[in-house]
Amino acid sequence: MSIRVRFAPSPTGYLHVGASRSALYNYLYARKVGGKFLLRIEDTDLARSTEESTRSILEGLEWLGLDYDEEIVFQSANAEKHRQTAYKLLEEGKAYRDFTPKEEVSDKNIKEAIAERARQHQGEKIMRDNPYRDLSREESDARAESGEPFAIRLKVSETGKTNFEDAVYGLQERDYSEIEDLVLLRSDGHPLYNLAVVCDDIEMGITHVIRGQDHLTNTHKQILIYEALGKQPPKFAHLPLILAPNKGKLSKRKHGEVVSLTTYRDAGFVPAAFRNFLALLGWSAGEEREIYSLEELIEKFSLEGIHRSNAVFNFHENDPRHWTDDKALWMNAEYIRTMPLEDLLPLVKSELKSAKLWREEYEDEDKEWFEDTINLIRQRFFTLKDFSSQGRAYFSEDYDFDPAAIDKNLKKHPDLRQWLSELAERFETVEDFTHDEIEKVVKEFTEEKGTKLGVIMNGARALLTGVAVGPSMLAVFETLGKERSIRRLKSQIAWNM
RNA sequence: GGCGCAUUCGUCUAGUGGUUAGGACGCAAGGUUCUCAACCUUGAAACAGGAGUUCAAUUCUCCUAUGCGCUGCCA
Repeated sequence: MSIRVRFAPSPTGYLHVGASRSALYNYLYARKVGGKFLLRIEDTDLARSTEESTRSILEGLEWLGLDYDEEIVFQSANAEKHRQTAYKLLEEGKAYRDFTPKEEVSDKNIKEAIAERARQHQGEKIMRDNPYRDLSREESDARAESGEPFAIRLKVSETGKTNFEDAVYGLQERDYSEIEDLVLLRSDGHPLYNLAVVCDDIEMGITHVIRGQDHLTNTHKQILIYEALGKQPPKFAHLPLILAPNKGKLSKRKHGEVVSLTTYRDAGFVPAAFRNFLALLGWSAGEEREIYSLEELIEKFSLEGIHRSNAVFNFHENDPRHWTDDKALWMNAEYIRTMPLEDLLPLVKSELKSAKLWREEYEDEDKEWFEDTINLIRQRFFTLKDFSSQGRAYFSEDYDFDPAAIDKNLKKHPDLRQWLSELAERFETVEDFTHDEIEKVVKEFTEEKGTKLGVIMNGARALLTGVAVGPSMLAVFETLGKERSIRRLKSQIAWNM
């Protein structure tokens, strides 16, 4: 039997990092075992589901490179089947109509209300005391026919227990007395989550359910539904949660953009880097290594390597330099400076394009220059954004000067105003404007002026690139070229700031 | 409240009945006679607590604590 797994997000917001990781693990598992990775959008909660959210999920998956097999399944399209299934269970006496009027509880206070209700019933097991549970068939039918609204609940046995072997958490058992008669169909005819999931997973032929640990206890309910339907439940593997730095739940509302996948795309992350980071948040191959290509992740991935304890996504609010997890930031930099240049180039191209710095010549007559330059400056960049911000001076004459760099490296040495302009003239005479030749000229010039090389170099760096950090100045001169180097050395713009 | 799950450096993690408890990020110090958030070297930094089993426990068992999850006509 071929293995089929699915990623089943509900489109009630953008794709967040926790869900992204679930998708990734499903994908890796499917590719590892040669199975299928399917996508199902769980949009049964019409009130909260949005098309925009669905789009964001699709974009996110595409960005991470998680291509799914077969057609997307929209759960809402199967609502009729879910209803029929509920009625089938009703027919078979495995479910019953509950005529209890619906209780309106606002979404906001729901968690507290549940806890409060539970406290009031403290010490009690779930009582099978719903008056409609054992209503005669005739009376139930009659009341339904008369138009009285009802929900359909699963009739959970009085005694016994469910169990399943979770691939991550091991044997799980739950006494029936801990499981109430769950609602399958709302009184407005709307199928509920547990029913919909089970029906769709059966329909899609899902063999392994890999999902967040928040569903661990729900699984028992779902197994009850499988049993009522006479179907074999799939294998389950529950994933540890990804927590906020305070070890609380990662929430879109509370933590905002830092938990959204698209944030990372927009912040200049290399997809492979973020994917790599995500893979290691809750799973490890058991070796002392951090960098894994997608192929390696697929090869090494196993359900056994998934951890049982939750992981903290260690972002820092209000700290621009550490705005997200340091390791993610580091990994992105690592990818930028070590990934094959040919893989990086398209990413840089799209960044430069969106910053309006892209020129077609970079893929034509200036191809070699462009590639060398990217290769030079990528060494100390952290995100793709750096190519258009810190690296702007390489692609445009219109670049900003960092005031701190100007003060420290230029204005602190007033002589530089004269010197750099003189250096420009000296450059005019250099025939072969290459690293070694430039070095000769600059060294000679430095000695003549009786100053330190650093003064000249740092001053030139501030003037030519606008920033205080960057590659070796000789390489910068060379890559900017003779003409641009001279022009910028003579420029007075920075001095007049 | 009940039920469930978890607990190794600040964070991500490796690991074992006997180890100097390893790696990575971050942090600190030093180096790199042009900078640097890059690079190199070094350093500080952990087995939640208590019992028990054992010659020996971070590792096995139990208890406690803490955190998280579920407990809904949400998903």
